Amino acid sequence: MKLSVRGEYALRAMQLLAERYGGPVVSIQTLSDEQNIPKRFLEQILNDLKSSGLVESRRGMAGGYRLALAPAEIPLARIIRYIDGALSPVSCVSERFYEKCSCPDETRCALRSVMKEVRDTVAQMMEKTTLVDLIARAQKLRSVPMGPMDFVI
Amino acid sequence: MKLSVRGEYALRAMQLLAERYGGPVVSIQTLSDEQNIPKRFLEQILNDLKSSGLVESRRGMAGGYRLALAPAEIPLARIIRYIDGALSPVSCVSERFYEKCSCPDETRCALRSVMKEVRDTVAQMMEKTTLVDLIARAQKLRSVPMGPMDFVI
DNA sequence: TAATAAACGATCAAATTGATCAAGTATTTC
DNA sequence: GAAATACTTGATCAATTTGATCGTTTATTA
Repeated sequence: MKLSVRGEYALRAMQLLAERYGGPVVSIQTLSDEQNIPKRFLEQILNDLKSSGLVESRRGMAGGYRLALAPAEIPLARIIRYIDGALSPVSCVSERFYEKCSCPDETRCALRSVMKEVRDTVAQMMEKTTLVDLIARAQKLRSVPMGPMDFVI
Repeated sequence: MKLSVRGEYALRAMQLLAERYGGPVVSIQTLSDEQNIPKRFLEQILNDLKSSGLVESRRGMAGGYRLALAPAEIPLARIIRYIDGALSPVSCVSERFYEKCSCPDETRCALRSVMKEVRDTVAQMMEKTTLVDLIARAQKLRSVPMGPMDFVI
């Protein structure tokens, strides 16, 4: 039921790019440093994200990456689907990555019907959460943890 | 976000064992045939399930496996957790399989907070669905597809 | 009692995928 | 043209999935 490490890194990189949206491009080095992601691996992932049209890059000195779309237009589902594939726990309930299951009768598989509900729920959550929502959450998290005690000492 | 093949097979085998609950033990051969699961692989999986206390076995001729607990007492979550591990999309939000994430500040990670909600939702669904529910669903699925036309020639 | 069907246990192997590293090439800015 | 950076390709290492072999143990049945 887990995201691949690749997918997790992609989400974290995109989250950072979303925070810097509007500013200058962010280098792999910076992304790698700030998010603790192995640089070489991140390189590949960003390349994939570029092919998907979610980010664009600039070469040479002061080069780097930035979002190709506004954060509000990028739901988490889109990133995950591109990097990791299906959101479904089993591929026989996937809408976009459907594969026939080896079970005897898919149409009457009880397990399948449960998994379909899980898929739909997860897909809906990932679809409605965009990078903008992440930014908003991050802001809240920055203020809340210490609470009103922020100003003590 | 997918279950491993191992986990999927485990669920399907358990589903069949639940349907036969109360009857005689079911052999690996039967399970393998009826559910289209590679026999050798299934052998390993059933072994794991046995160590977990979810199934028990009987040796010798007419030997096989059966549930060690009533179907109502076995939620899908328990099977998945034992075979596949965490239900969470990322391990830094897992309750039972927690692992520290490589991100700079877990407590203020927006992605984490989203993933936590996904985890909680999925966990709740898998926790409340037991093998009895699968049986009930299977019954519905057996009757519904054809509908009231069942008796037409 | 002997034959048989099954679980159990231990490996090995091959194919695939996932995660990572290494090294060189191309492009832009200074 | 030097330096910093993205880009490309290929190598490596580990885990997963599946298949194969071989033997041991247990219980039924003829």
